[in-house]
Amino acid sequence: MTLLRTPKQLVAASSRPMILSILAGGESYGYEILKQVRVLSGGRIEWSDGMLYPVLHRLERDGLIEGRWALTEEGRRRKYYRLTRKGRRQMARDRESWRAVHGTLELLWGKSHV
Amino acid sequence: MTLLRTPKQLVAASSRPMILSILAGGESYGYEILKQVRVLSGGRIEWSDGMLYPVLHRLERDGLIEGRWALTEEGRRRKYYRLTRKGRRQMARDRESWRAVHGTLELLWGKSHV
DNA sequence: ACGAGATACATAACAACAATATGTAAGCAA
DNA sequence: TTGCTTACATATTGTTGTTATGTATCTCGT
Repeated sequence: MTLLRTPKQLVAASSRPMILSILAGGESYGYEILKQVRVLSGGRIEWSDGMLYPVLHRLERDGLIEGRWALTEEGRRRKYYRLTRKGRRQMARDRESWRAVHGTLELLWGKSHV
Repeated sequence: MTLLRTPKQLVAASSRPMILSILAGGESYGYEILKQVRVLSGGRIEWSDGMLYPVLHRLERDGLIEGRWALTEEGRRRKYYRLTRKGRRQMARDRESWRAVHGTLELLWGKSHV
């Protein structure tokens, strides 16, 4: 089975709302977020780590998430992120924007395609 | 009432599927597409012309749409675009990708937000 | 006659951001 | 010791929207 490659632009548009929404469900860290996205999408979305980490840094820089370093028992370092209040507000705005666009697209698809 | 500014990335991700879907309903031209997007979105999406025209040129360059020049009775020139077969296939792929991402987001929003 | 606004298209300069490749480092199993 | 997974990081490159600017015509109000 061939994996549907999510268009680059769509990854860019959905990465922030998706990461914020995942963190709204509790703390997580980069590598785990990659796996969560894969599982939640039923394997249809496959993010690269080279894309994710810069996004996380940007979100932290902008104050939407906060990171803290931790060490696992096996000796691995992890950077756990949690959603800030500002991030929660941004998530709500992103959801509104997303739904405005989605509603418009579904309107078109319902008409032209059945 | 303040207009919700659609995030840049979301505009980038939705412009191609939205333009292709509009043209799937019949020929149109730049200026009219701008108005169609505004109306279809209930005024929530407002595209700039400086964004749209380069996108149309790109879509034509890539063979997804075809343009033809026409002159109205009032003497205005218009470039009408129509969907090509290749464009119709791309629209279907874009729809699949979009729905994969949307389904994942709604899953998250349904859980964390109610 | 004149100005404003809508119609209609185009492009240049700038900034944001993902894809790809590459690097570090540790744990674990064959 | 070879290979895979875990875990994070960044430089280079190309794509693409934003903003500003330019051209040109038509219509309406005064």
